[in-house]
Amino acid sequence: MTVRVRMAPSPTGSPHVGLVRTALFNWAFARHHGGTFVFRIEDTDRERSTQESYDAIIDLMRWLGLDWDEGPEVGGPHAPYFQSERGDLYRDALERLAASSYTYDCFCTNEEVDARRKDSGSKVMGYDGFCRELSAEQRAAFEAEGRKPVVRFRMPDGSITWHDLVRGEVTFETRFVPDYALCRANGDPLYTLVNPVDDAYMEITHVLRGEDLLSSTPRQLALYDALVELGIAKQTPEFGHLPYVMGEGNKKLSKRDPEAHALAYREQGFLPEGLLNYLALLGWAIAADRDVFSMEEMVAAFDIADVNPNPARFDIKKAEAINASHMRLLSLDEMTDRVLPYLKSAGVVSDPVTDADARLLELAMPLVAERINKLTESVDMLGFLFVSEDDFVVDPADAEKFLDDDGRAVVRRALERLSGLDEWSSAAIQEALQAELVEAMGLKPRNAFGPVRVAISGRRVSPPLFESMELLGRDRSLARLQSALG
RNA sequence: GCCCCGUUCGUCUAGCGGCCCAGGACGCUGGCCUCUCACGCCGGAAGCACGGGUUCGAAUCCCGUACGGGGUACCA
Repeated sequence: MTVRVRMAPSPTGSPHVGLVRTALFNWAFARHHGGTFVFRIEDTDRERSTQESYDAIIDLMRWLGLDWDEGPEVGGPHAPYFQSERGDLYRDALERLAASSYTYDCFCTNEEVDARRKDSGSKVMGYDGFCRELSAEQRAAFEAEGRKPVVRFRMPDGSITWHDLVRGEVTFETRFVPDYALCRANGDPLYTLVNPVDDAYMEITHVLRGEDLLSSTPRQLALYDALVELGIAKQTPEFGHLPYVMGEGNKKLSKRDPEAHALAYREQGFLPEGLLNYLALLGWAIAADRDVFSMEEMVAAFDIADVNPNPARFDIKKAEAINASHMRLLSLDEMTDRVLPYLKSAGVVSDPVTDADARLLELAMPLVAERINKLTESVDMLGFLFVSEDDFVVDPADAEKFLDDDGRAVVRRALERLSGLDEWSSAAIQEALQAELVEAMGLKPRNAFGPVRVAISGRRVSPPLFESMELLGRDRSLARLQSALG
């Protein structure tokens, strides 16, 4: 059997990291088994679905490199992949279900159902099956009142058990699973119908989804039996329910939480492989003693049975640390390529980048590669090398601390000594400053080089000072020392 | 209320009856390296929710309890 899995987001709002984790596990599962990863858009809710959200999801998936075999923009044998374009399929399924009495029309109002539950003292919420066996007269009476029915699925008696791919055996007694609506009174099909019908037509073999759908699985299993019977589904898929991604305080990471927005991680300078690696760790481990790995390694090792069923708290610190590990894995050329878009959008270099800036960047990259943990950190780290002397500014707080009277005295001595330097190389600069400031003035290294660093880079934190000065060049370095003096 | 799922260091996890007086990672912390910041390296504190079983032996299996989460719609 060929594995076919899918992810089916609703294009509402900004895509959530939980969506990414679900997509990742589905994708890894498909790739591991040499199967097919289907991407479908559940845009049945026309009110809430937006083009912006759809665009963001596509953009996100592309950035992450989670490629799909069938779906929007790539097509496939089960097109269309937008639920809004599949209405005929749902209407047809509804008719066939009704014709075989798998469903019935229900005319009850919520108030009537609640009132009956109160009278009976039942502890089970939801629908009580009142309209299951309506006589022709009763039906006619409801219609005469102008009532329009919803379509309900007739749950079978007994219990429903399945082997959950993540949790093992799960059983529900159907007396706790009321007959449920497949279609609104106005004729709009509901998620309860549309999702299984699409999975059936798309021949989905494994459904890996969030834990929140666990309790709707018995309903889907019962529906699937009917769909198989009617020849709409070839077989019932297997189900696996993935644990939640939680936010602060044991709550499901909500859309309101800034940490929930997947694309924000790109803006923050995360590597896609770093984010993905971290998200994979939420519920899965590649080995007992390792947690940094590539997606290729994940695909090779991924087994849905190994997924941990308990919810995981999203920890931004660890996400950053995992990302940092991936940063270290990049070659200098790769890191330069990755960093460039961030430098451009911050205005550090022009777009397109000039040859001179490209050369400077190539020389500067080795100085910062080991000391940035996110791509955006390159902006603060490298800015001083690229900025014109007119636009160069010293951080006010750092200036106050390092360029006081004592600091300026240090800078003055450095300037005097360096002005007479024959060879402008990091080694020569270091030798000169060491002799002048540390040995002659008797300063501790940090007190000696701190003021010079702030004068040169504008910040207390910078790439290595002497190399930086070499790259900046003699004229600009001396000019910055001069301007620091007042 | 009822149904379902879950419970190993602060956090993410390894563990699927003896290899565990529980291993790794992040974070925290002591130190080394050092021109700042990082990186890197060495060390430390920190956990099997509780109670009963089963077994020669339980973090691992079973049953309760507690706690957390989800569901209970003409939402998805």
